[in-house]
Amino acid sequence: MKPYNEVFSFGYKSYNNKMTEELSKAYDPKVTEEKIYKLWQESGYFNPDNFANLKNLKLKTKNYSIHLPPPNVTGSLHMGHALNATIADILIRYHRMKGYKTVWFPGIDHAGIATQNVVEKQLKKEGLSRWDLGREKFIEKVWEWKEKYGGIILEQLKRLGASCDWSRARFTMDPDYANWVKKAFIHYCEKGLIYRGKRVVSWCPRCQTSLSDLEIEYKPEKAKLWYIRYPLKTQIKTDDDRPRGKSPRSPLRSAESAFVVVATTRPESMLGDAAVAVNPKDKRYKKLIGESVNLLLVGREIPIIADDAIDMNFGTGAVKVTPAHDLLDAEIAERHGLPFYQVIDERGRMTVGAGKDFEGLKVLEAREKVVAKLQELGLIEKIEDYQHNLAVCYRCGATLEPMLSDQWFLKMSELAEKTLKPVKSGKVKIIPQNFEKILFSWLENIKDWCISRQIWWGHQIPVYFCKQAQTDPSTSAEHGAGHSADYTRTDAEKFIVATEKPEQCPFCKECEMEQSQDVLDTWFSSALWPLAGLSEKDVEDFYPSNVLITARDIINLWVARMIFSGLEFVKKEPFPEVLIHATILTKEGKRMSKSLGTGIDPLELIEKYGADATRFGIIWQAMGTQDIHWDETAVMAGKKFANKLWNIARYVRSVRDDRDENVSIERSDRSPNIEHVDDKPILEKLRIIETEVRANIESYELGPALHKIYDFIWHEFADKYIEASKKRDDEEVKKVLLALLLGSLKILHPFMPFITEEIYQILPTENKKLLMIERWN
RNA sequence: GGGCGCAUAGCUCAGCGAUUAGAGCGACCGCCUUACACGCGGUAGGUCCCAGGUUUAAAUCCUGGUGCGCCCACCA
Repeated sequence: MKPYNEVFSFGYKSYNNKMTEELSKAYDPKVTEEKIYKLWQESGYFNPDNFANLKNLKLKTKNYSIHLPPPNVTGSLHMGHALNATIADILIRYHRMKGYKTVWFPGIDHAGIATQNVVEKQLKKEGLSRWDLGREKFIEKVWEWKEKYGGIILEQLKRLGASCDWSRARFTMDPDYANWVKKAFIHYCEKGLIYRGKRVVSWCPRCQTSLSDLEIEYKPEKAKLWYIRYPLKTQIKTDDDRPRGKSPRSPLRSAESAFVVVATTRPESMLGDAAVAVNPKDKRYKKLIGESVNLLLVGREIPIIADDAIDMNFGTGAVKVTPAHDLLDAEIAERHGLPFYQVIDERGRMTVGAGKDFEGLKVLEAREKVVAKLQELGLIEKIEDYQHNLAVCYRCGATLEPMLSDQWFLKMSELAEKTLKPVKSGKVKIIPQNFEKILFSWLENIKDWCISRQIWWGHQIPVYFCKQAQTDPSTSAEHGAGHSADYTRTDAEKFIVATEKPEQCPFCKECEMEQSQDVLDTWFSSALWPLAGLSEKDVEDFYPSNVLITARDIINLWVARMIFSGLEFVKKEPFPEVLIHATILTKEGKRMSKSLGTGIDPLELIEKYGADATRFGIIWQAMGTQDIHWDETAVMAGKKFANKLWNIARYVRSVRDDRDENVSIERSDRSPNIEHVDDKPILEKLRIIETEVRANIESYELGPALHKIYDFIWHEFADKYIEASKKRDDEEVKKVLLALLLGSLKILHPFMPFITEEIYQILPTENKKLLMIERWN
């Protein structure tokens, strides 16, 4: 930290000389922005601790803080970030100017799957896979990548003018942060909320890992619905007996003629069928419940069972049950004690369990072959076109396979209730309120959270296995013939949970214990963001933060989980308010997408129009929480406005080339000894605008606030007052012009920080600091 | 199948119970007026989606309809 005088001499003296310089007619953001950001950074005032020794600047006892939603380490700035950061920066700058001890905490998320994918892609160019390198080497590579390319986005945020306290930047893989993650895991274990189990989870065959329910995306797909005949065991017909020509019209008649017909979109999965299920109320099938059908392709006999989950009105009303490869079927199987036949492996290929004919085939190849075989056997009754939603990986877009595997789960019912309570009572306010429903509907139908991932980049689960007893089962997916799913296994006797690897194995007393190969879901660590890795002092001073600003697509993924994490570990909600901002869409109302080329790059806007203009354009359009159909002309308007302000300043300076000790920004809204009829109303108007803008900012109405400031500066101050002032030649008008300009700079600064700071530095006023820390009383 | 939101000038949006419905951008006409042509002055442009209703009064509140967008859901 620099002493008071030194800091200001930097800003003041250099600009002092400028008093005599000609200012260019047009405002040029390129000359200003880099210089001003440097000025701010060198002052050290993004960090409020540097105010401590500062004369003439007392801080309020109140603190104000915001946590930047940590962008992915792989990320680069897009419009969503720009909107989020601009909103946050306005709030931060406003509160800093109000004299609060203000901190905006920045940082980056290690983004497990996303980052691993990026590095794997890079390796692939060299013809390597992560398996070629091995875990340790691969993780080294990821760190290398991180040092080289990671976190570019934070540099990009600086170009926007973000006044984050960079000295407090964190990374979710920092050692301190990692300790928090371990502590959290162990905490939940001790509370009995974490368990390991063999369950059917959504599996990405490309990323080679499990995913949680929130990491699944759905995309519409034109598919086929195959109607497949399952021959009844008791009356298997020979080829000659099978119906020809006219097919039976109704499922009932099919059944009577020795088949049960089942509709499916995934014929290949029938190799893992354990039953055919019908609704117990379905009259068509009542007689058949308890009978068996033959799975000819695998030579297995499976029962016909009754279950309420079956919709009588869909398809034929009879459903094939594939416990190991379908979430609903797994539940049915559990209820009926059916075996789980794993026929697809982690890479999306058929296992030995699928039979010799199919082993090793990719899912889609197996599908073709199964259909062909069924056709040969005359077991396909019909094929219909069918539109449905395909589950895909939210990171890589690959088709997901529900898969039976060993995973770690966090029990959610208690935590969900814990989260709901403060939101329902208003202790945590979601703004706008209707987004509460997103939270409620998820939490009220909550499932346990699968927190283990089979990738390498992330927080390795702090669990140690006895090598003698067994190897980590999570790495050895079981193939082959059916086995019962074990929903009750605890494995408590074979592993321990600990922050460090124990010296001696408590079980066999001789083996080197082995840490679990799994890592934690990235969102498990993100959930700790408002407190993990903070110093004790910062937790004391800045927890809870004042508002969380975020987009609506991570309300459940992130916000909900932060709420219960905060309650678990600090017994306090992490923030009283959650501001859900708009989503920026294309002008046509479509989602901005890099791959489709429909995205707008904020850096290009900054390059073209300047950072202030970009911020202006974004906030100008952010009138409510309504989604924004992006309109670049708003940024152009911002550029024009910056230029207008610049020229107002040039004009005022040309009138006021002297320096006046009696005019300072803190007095700009007062009007002592005003005599001229033109002066009182405009000063009064400025005061009103300031009051309104303050109210707007405090209720997050930033768009309306900016419109008001714009209107005042351009149409009241410039168009009316300055024009009228040209006819005057008294001393008062000079004072008022300067006062109006200072007042304008002050209220505009949070929105357009660069140009306002630049102008402030070249104005003839005494006792000048940085506008950034001037008081907004 | 549930839930949420939106429909106002050519475009993107304000206005959300009351004087001639506004802004930015665009269009048109005039101006290089000694701060700004990234400017100044002026003009045109609107059955405020449709149909009912409440009210002294509706773009604004209510009901229904139409059209768009988004989110959630295990219908094979």
